[in-house]
Amino acid sequence: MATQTLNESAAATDSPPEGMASARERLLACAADAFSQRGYAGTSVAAIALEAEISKSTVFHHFPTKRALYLAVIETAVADFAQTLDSVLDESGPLDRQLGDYQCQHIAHILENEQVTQLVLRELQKNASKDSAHLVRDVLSGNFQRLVDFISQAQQHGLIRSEVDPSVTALTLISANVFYFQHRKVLRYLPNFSCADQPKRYAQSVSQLIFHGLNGESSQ
Amino acid sequence: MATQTLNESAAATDSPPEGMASARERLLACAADAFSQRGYAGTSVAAIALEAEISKSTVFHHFPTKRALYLAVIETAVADFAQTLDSVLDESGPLDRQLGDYQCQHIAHILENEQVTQLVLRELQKNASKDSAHLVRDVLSGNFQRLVDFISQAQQHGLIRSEVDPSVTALTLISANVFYFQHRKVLRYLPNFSCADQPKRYAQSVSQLIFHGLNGESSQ
DNA sequence: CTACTGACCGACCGATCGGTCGGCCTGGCG
DNA sequence: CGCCAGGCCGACCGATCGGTCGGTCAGTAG
Repeated sequence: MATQTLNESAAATDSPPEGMASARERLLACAADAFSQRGYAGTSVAAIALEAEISKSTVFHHFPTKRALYLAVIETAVADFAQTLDSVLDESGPLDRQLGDYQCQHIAHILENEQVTQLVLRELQKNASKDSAHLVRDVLSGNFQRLVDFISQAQQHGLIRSEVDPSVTALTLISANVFYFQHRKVLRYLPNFSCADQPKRYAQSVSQLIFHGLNGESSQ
Repeated sequence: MATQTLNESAAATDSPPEGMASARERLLACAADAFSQRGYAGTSVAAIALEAEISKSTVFHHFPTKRALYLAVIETAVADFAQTLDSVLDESGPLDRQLGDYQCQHIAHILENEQVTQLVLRELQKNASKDSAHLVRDVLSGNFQRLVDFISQAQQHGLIRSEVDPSVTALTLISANVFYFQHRKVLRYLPNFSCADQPKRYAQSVSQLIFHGLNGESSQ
């Protein structure tokens, strides 16, 4: 019988039953939660340990430093991030429909993985160290390139004006979703903004705006 | 003669000559710099005092707590922010030209006041407290509303398709610039993105994209 | 001169930080 | 059984945190 708060009631089963993952897994999950909410400097190892229901020492048993724990969290997060968001651009259909679907899937994915997204964005905003350079070059640029390629091909097929820059278009689409994610909690304070709590409607509006433009001559 | 590092060489002039503002002004400036670069939790009062060339005690002579200093910095920053960025939408001219000018001015203003911008964005991203609600409602919503009104009027004059949502359009424009600002240091790592170091060219591209859209039927 | 004010300072405080250390406990292996 | 490896722990460390305290000093009014 340990003298700790741990393993009291529902023990005696196998190591990771459910609801009670291994200490390391709980540690990583709680660290992701804490770092994404309060940032690196604003999160203490003791607080993470408390939330994960392990001792602070156990944290340093699994990871040599706080920084290493943070990097492990980032790595896990990014790995999850890279897996998803595929196969949307593969389906066929009208171009505007495809763009709208992509934008909706993107915002949905971001909102469903808000911890991960918050973490990645936070890391990207810091003075670009080797870590964030690696993050962009090796992970995010892949997703970005897929979108750019999709737009470029549509352009080569004559479906899109030749003047538009595919990379600018891709970045504008992504920007809209990221901005929405980052400020969704204060967007409702903006007057005359109707999509504050309707991400998919917002994503649809943005994609239609970018597809058709403001100019009234074409599809009007 | 004090025993400190202060007032050594170029003293004996009037209180705030130049290059050597009052202690309070230096404090606010250095705090803005530190907070914007390393965040609230990542910045110590001692570090700010060191940079401002005053003692840590003097910081608490001017402000009761670290939090009060932070809020004072935010307030100053926001006051500066609210003053600028006017008069761009007042000039007449072709609509696309006006939008392009606005977008260029906006990104230029953001980049010229990067400390302020960083601080405001950081404050907005935190769990919306009363402070950020006030920030949005009383300050930022004004600038936002001006842009929305401008687009709405152009729409009523038939210059813009009736389907587009002015608030979504405004937000998309702003998103693009904010995203560019936030990630400008890692944008160069994206393949095939040519505007990484050319903010005005990026702003022009975005405004043209949003004005003309992707659809090739109109101005092609 | 004295008396007072306010900007400013060094020294110090308790709390908390990231990290270390030595030991407890359990399961597997001989 | 004895033994050991390793997950896990409480106690502790020096450093640093935000903040306090008593005091120095220049300026100024009387």
